[in-house]
Amino acid sequence: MSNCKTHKTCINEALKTAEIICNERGVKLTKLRQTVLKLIWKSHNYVKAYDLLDDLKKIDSSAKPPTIYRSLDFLMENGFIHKIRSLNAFIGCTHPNEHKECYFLICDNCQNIEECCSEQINKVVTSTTGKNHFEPNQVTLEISGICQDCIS
Amino acid sequence: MSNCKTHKTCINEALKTAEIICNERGVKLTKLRQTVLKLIWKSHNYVKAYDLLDDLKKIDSSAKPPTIYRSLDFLMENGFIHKIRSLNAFIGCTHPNEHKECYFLICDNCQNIEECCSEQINKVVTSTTGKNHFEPNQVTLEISGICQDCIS
DNA sequence: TCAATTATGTTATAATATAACATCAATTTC
DNA sequence: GAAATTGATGTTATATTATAACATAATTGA
Ligand SMILES: [Zn+2]
Ligand SMILES: [Zn+2]
Ligand SMILES: [Zn+2]
Ligand SMILES: [Zn+2]
Repeated sequence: MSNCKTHKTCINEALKTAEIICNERGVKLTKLRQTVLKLIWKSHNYVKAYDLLDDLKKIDSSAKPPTIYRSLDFLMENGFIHKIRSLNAFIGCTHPNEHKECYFLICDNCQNIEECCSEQINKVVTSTTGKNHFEPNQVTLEISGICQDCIS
Repeated sequence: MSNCKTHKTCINEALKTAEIICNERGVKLTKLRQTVLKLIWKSHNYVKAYDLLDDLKKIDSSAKPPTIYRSLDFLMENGFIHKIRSLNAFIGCTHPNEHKECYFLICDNCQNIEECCSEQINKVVTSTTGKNHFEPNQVTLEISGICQDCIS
């Protein structure tokens, strides 16, 4: 669970970081993409594409599914957000700069998602895929269960 | 990649195992569920729900989406098949009796999926979730990349 | 036997995602 | 700076994946 005091800071950080990374990479964080990223970061929770679309429509009533999916694709490609496959949902990346193989702890009770990194998990994945002579590209690790706050 | 000689044996094994487990648990592997499991096992590859539905329609033309999804739900609940979340697809479990937290190696090139188990991965997942005071329930670990046969 | 439970049938629709083509804007090339 | 190229967005339509809701049938079990 996130205990941010002024969540506006989280949003601004996310946008600023994305801006910097985009500049480095020579890709464009257009107005639309900024808006979508901002909407995703409206909370620390995951969001569903069509809820996002509804939000976007409040700003630009002409928005349509491709509008949102294209922005989501861009933001994913650049590591600013992640897709949670077990929920068909999207969430802002908490550390786009140093993100490697991360995993997600998804609470079945409060729906909170924690993005974690573990050098250990990285190593084990690498070593076990190595044993299988498999060259990993993308690792999806999602663990659902009950989070700290919901265990009582 | 699977190198079965007589794939009919794989299918029969899967059905027999499911039968035994169902008897143990007092749940019913009905004719329909058997048929769906058989269709899933028509190959060692993953199958998409609607492709499965098309196959089923050849046998029972009145089959509809709920027909297939209910059977899929049953087969998943009982661990006879797995859902591959990154592909929205389904695949037969190669070891429903001893299946624990397994992971899937998905080849981006030949589409083959290998179901693997690793005591090591289990341990790491347990230990890292433990550090987060998170009680895991379901672990989804899917690794896409290039398999042994496709690395050249 | 009849009530409860479980499985299947059936219709409709919800939810998620992409294809295809048009237009517009920014960048590069000449 | 006009023309060409590329990248982004607009727009329409449709594909794909999945479930809700209610009806009927089959099974169980008291
Ligand atoms: Zn915050
Ligand atoms: Zn991340
Ligand atoms: Zn086989
Ligand atoms: Zn399995």
